[in-house]
Amino acid sequence: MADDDLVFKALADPSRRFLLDLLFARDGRTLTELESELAMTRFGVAKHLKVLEEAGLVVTRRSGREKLHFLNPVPIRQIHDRWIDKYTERHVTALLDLKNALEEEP
Amino acid sequence: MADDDLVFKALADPSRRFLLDLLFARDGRTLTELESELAMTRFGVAKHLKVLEEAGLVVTRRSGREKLHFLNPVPIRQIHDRWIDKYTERHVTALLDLKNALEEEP
DNA sequence: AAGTTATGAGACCAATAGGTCACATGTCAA
DNA sequence: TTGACATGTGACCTATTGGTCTCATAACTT
Repeated sequence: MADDDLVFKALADPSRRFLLDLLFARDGRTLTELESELAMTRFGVAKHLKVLEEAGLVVTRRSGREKLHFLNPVPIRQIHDRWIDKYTERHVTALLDLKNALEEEP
Repeated sequence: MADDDLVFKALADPSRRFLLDLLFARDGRTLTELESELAMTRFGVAKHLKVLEEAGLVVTRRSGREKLHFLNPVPIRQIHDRWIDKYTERHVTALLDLKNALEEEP
């Protein structure tokens, strides 16, 4: 399977995106720790983490019998750069900054 | 279906990503024009464009019997901002700029 | 060494998605 | 107004995917 296909397929599932959210909030967690946050069996979570790892969205490091999971932002940035050039980026960020400002302070 | 789910599901298919690539290169094309670039029937392409439009990745404008398609970068930027904070963004862009420079000039 | 803890591999089933086709509507041009 | 052009709808089949379970390996603790 193509490299980018693995990334987009991995992002297509809400449980996997939630796992990325958890790792974005705090890195270096184990499977058991992440499992406790999902309404799913350990096997399901392990399967999702494997998909994320094979896509390069999550990188891991073993520490004894534990496996620590870290978020890798590179593939996300590459998605961005594929369809947003430097010129458009200025407009879009300005637009979204304005939107966020309006939503926070009505 | 949740808003972000529509976006990620839409991006999960390679044909739809190719359609976004085509629109990124040149906006405002019709279904018939896009169809000629894909090895697929018109119905397949129309279905994909509908998915992209419902996700907000493509916006359309009617002109007589034709329907013109445009790329909308906002959802893409929102994916970026979900998992890359301002601090990390500096590191990742620097890294990818370096990578691109090395690949272009060996 | 023995028990407990952390993770891994593969079979299996139900639900979903990609692609094609038959059929249909609306628009332009002569 | 008649024919060609551009797009839309819903049924249908097949392949893929999410989730659970059984079985199994490896590492820490006492």
